[in-house]
Amino acid sequence: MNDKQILDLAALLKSISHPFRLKILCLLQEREMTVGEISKIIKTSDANISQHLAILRNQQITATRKQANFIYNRITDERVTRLIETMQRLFCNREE
Amino acid sequence: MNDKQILDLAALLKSISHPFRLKILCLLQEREMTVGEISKIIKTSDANISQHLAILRNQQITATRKQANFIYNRITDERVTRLIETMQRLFCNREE
DNA sequence: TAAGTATTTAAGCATTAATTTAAATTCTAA
DNA sequence: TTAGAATTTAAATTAATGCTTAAATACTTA
Repeated sequence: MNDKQILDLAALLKSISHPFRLKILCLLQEREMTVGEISKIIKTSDANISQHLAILRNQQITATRKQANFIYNRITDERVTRLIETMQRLFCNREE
Repeated sequence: MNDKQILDLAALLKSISHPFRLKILCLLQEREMTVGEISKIIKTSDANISQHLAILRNQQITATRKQANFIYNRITDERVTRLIETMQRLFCNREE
């Protein structure tokens, strides 16, 4: 890895290293969700979830889709999905 | 992943999501190194590197070995080595 | 068009993280 | 036993994050 790659990767890791954001990504593995749905599961305010989603969006990890009065969030970077799968395998007691 | 696992994993990711610490881990993939060696490669002070290494040590990612006047740092958590390999594969243009 | 729901944005505050500098340790070898 | 090199620790400063609240937007439907 060259220095640019290190910087980029560190930025990506930073954006997923907050418990709320990591949890959001886990939820979005299953299906797309709105701010309201997420904030009901993770017990915090809509504004807080909206801000965390903005961080993921700025990193191009997620994107939105508007439908009627709702905005659905989904993971757009397939590599992040794979990364989370790997971490689950490595760190969450499913011995490989 | 349950909530405890999310918290633990987020803490681990946080500890490796600083550019210096990620770079240190890349260097330690090759071989064990001292503070002085690392700070010469990553251009910053010994004190700074020492503090970053302390963070990795607190997360049990690395450990030290004393020999004469030197303290050698190495990765002790094999899972972190695998994680970095995976990230390299996924994000650093080695198409899989 | 007005009211209601969903989401975003902005500001302010509190907390945590990172860097710098200097002093303190620890070990070696003269 | 002391001088010197390697590393750590502590304190101070600066920078970055995260949360809360309130106001602003956007969209829908009555």
